[in-house]
Amino acid sequence: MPRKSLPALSPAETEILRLIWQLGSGTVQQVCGKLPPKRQIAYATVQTLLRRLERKGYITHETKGKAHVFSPAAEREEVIKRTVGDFVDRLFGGDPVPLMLHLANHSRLDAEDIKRIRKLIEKH
Amino acid sequence: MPRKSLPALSPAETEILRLIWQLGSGTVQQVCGKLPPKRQIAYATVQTLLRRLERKGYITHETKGKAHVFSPAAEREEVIKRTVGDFVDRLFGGDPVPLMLHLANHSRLDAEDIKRIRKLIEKH
DNA sequence: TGACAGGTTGTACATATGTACGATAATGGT
DNA sequence: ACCATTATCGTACATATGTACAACCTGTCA
Repeated sequence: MPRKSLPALSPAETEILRLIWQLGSGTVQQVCGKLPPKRQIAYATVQTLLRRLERKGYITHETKGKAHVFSPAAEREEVIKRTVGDFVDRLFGGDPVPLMLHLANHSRLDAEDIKRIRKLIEKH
Repeated sequence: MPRKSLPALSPAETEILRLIWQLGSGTVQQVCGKLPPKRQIAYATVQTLLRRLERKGYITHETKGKAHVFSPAAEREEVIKRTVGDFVDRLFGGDPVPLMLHLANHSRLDAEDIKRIRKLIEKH
């Protein structure tokens, strides 16, 4: 059950949560392994972030051997929605269109991407 | 001249900066007036945020009468690009496509929006 | 020219955030 | 049963952030 509105995510927490989503579930080690090369932070730091994410209710863990295996505890879609919504509010006053335009304008999209986006847009 | 990479924006600062962009330039009063109804914060708080934005180099002020009039001091497009880029990195590992899809999927877009977005997409 | 309305400045302060060390505990191999 | 390996836990700590009060200026109007 995704209880109503979890505490806000900090940027660093957001990144770690993304990695957990990507892994499906994983240990501190594994999360460290997924860190972008540009962003190398200490094992202990990742651990702290995971601890905080758990306290905030975004993930849980079970003990497997001597390590903790963390996994999502909140609906990803919901979290994304809230996070993106918040971002759009702050930077664009709640209007998603400028963001769409910005992305369409600055991103390299391949044919496949364009097809999918167009499909979604057509549905409107 | 947009000097290289200004200090990161906090969420609250981002919002205030957006209002300055929107106003073109304005006093603390005017910024307060533009605050979303949902987000009423004290005059003094807005003032502090403006002060911080100025120290960080995002805005400047000139004195007009007894009040300060703040205006942008950094290229908006640049700031947006960096901010969005950062956000996409954190939440989507740098891939803008999922964000596009999310937006296309969850936003109410009118015919005009769709036309513009499609146009930009076609250019790819 | 003096008081008032409205500004700015200095300062404060609780909490969040980013980052990580050191101590301690559990596992698995020998 | 012991030890090396590898985790976790407790804790720390500088800085950022969100929020705002109180004191002090400054045009302006009577």
